[in-house]
Amino acid sequence: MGRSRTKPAPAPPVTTRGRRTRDALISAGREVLEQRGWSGFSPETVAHAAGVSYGTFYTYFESKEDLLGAVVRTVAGEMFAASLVSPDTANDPYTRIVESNRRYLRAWAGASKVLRMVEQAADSDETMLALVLEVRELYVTRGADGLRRLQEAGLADQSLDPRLTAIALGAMVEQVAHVMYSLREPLDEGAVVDHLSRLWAAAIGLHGRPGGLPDR
Amino acid sequence: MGRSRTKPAPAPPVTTRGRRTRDALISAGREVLEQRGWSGFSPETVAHAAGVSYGTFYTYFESKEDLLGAVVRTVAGEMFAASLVSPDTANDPYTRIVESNRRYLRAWAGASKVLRMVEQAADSDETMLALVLEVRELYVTRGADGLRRLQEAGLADQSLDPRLTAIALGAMVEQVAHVMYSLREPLDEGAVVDHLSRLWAAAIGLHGRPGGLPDR
Amino acid sequence: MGRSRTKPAPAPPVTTRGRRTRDALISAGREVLEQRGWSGFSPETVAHAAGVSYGTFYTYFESKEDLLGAVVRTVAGEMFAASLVSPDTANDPYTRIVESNRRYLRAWAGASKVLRMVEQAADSDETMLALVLEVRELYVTRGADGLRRLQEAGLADQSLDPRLTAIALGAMVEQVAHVMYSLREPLDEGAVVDHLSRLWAAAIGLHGRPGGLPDR
Amino acid sequence: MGRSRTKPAPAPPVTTRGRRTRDALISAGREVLEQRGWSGFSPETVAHAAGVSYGTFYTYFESKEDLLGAVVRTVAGEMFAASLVSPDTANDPYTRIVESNRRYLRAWAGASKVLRMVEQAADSDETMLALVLEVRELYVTRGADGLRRLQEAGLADQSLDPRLTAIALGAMVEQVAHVMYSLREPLDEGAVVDHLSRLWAAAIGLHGRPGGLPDR
DNA sequence: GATGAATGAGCCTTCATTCAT
DNA sequence: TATGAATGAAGGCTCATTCAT
Repeated sequence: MGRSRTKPAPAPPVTTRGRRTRDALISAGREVLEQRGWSGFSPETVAHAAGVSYGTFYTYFESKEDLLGAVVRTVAGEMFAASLVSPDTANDPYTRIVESNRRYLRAWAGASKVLRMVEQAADSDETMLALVLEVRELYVTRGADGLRRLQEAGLADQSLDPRLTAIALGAMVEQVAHVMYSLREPLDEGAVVDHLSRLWAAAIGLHGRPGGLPDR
Repeated sequence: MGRSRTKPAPAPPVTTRGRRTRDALISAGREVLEQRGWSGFSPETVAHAAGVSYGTFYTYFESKEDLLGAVVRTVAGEMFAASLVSPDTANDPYTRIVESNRRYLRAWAGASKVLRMVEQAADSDETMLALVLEVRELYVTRGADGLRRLQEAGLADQSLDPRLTAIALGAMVEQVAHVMYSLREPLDEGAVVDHLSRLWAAAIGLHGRPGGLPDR
Repeated sequence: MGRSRTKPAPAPPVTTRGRRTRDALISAGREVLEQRGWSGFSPETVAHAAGVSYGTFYTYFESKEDLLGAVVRTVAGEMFAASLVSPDTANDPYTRIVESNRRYLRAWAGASKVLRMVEQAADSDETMLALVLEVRELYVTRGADGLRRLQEAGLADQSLDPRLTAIALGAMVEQVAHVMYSLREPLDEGAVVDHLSRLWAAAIGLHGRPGGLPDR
Repeated sequence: MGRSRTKPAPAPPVTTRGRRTRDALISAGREVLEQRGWSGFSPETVAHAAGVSYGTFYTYFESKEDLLGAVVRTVAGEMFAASLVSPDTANDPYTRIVESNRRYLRAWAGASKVLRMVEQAADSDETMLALVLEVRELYVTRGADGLRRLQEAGLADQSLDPRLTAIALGAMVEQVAHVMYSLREPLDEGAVVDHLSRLWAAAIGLHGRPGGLPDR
């Protein structure tokens, strides 16, 4: 008769033991990814690093891409949470931008390797591309929403397209983080946060109070 | 990491025909890299695209990394050359920014794909990484110089560090190009150039004429 | 960018050496199939039996199924040729039936194992099923044509559907061959040919001359 | 070949619940075998189809071959039973042939799939093969006996060897069933039964009443 | 120099079976 | 007994590189 069903995606673990093993694989996957890169990221390596046997990998993941997806979602979740400026930080928009950039940069330091891996995997796998875009969209949307609120409050240049602007300024921060942490351009973190924030604020025409940007 | 095994490195071609074949391979390699990504970049594919037979590849290149090096060097050379084109396009700073961003975006579209590959190459060869950084440095320096001139002319925010600012704004354009061309975020090129330019100008506090930025 | 083309089917060999290797693989494949069955039929085994290295297999065949296809076509071709009763054998229809059955049975002795393998492979691969049907169709068509000619000459029962009849009587011979040669039911080949032929002739109501079937 | 390793063969279940589970596995195994073929016949699939958990399989069966054996024995048992049904349907020989072929075809449709699997089982267990041959023998004997009676009654060609003829005509029906149900040659069941019966009757020279075969 | 066949380590994945709970 | 996680040998296939012609 001919096989035609698609391979059943591994069911989520039911027992505690199972959940623990799955978590161990995800976290081992992340470590392997950060330490050996995408080319060293094999089911075998990851299973070994997680202290389980070879085939156990496939008890929980359909393929190495599947695990990558899980790792990315974890990392992205952490990063998104970490970079979220808690609402009560300050009411001052500029301070919020500074805080946001500082956190983003820090979060990136941990996550950048993983996220760039996905882009590498993306060139041979449309699913990965979707994953990259999905994570990015999170940030873009948040950035665009923030800008829109400022515009509505009359605090930012209203002629800017929120989405496009969020993409561009987000790109700036992301790529600076990459240059600094992955390509190891020796930059002072404080100075970078300061500049990114001022450029960002000026770019959107932020004028939080009479007199505009903070004095230098 | 770098190469260290002893293997007769292919001698540079002596005959015209040889040089032509080698060039064909490089240019085919670049096309393949841009169109199919690193994962589609195999000696076979490249040889086929260059219209030569399978084994000929190794007459000219030691390995696929070797060819990548040659491609990167070519692309870098082109970008160096392009950057020398004195664009006496206009005296108006804003127009120059627009023009510069437009060119940069275009140039980067093709080059960024290739340059990003370097980071993927199995054992990222330090030499090639250095080459990439060198290309980046070129643009950073140019950007920093431009900003410095504007500052000296009193046309831009003098409290900004030229280099840091150039890095950040360059990163913005580079990453937007990547997002648009490699990750295929569907953006209108005209709108992108417009926004990048306005953000850039506002970020550095450009006020070229009485009244500042162009009216919208 | 994403891989989307289908794997290029291996090109047919250009050199003599290539053709020889390919033939060696096909013939080794056949031997392996006959001696170790479908479960022992692995690229590795076949390559080894052909005296070539592991990867060479994939220079000529896309997959093990691909080789199976080639083997089957070879075997089927041989068998079809072998079982073809040359036109000048006899003019007498009954003699032709006897001759045809004798040849079919003999040919089957060599080919049956291979052909049953395909049916085994067919249960997990639609392509194989098509192959089985393709080979079978050859025989069915030939049988049906033969019967139709007899009917038109008024020598056979005209109320029989040629195709259905050919399927049924072909099935009889094929399965008897299988029972005899593969399940090793101890039967006398001469007696079998004799009976198959008489049953066949009587079944279609053959009356070649006044008096009908040969006297016993 | 047969089993020879030492492993605690699962003891037959003692409790009612155990027996029920075992039966469920056998019947699920048969379904899976018929619907998905030998390649779809895995302990996991069968356990799932039986509604029990994964590992329970090995509580009752030593291996998948072990289950196959149980299934074959069940099917064989059914066929034995079916063959005992004295079909005093009609006294007319031709009608009996028709009826017999109809039943045979139906019975074989389900059974042949299972019985053919035996030939595929990794190391075709001699025991099971014997079982298959035994089932076949049953039908051959019955067919031969029937023919002998007709011959003695002067209703069939007396020069035919009963056993050989039964083998050949049984092979015809069996193989047609296989072609139709497993290889899915699209044939009309009614037409098939009709043709098989007429061919069978004509083959043995059946002349049940003055005038011979039924008019068409 | 050019050609295309040959090589084989390495990788991903499957699945029958065992084991701890 | 039942469960579902764990195991790891085995197998198919890829692809960068080498080699004979």
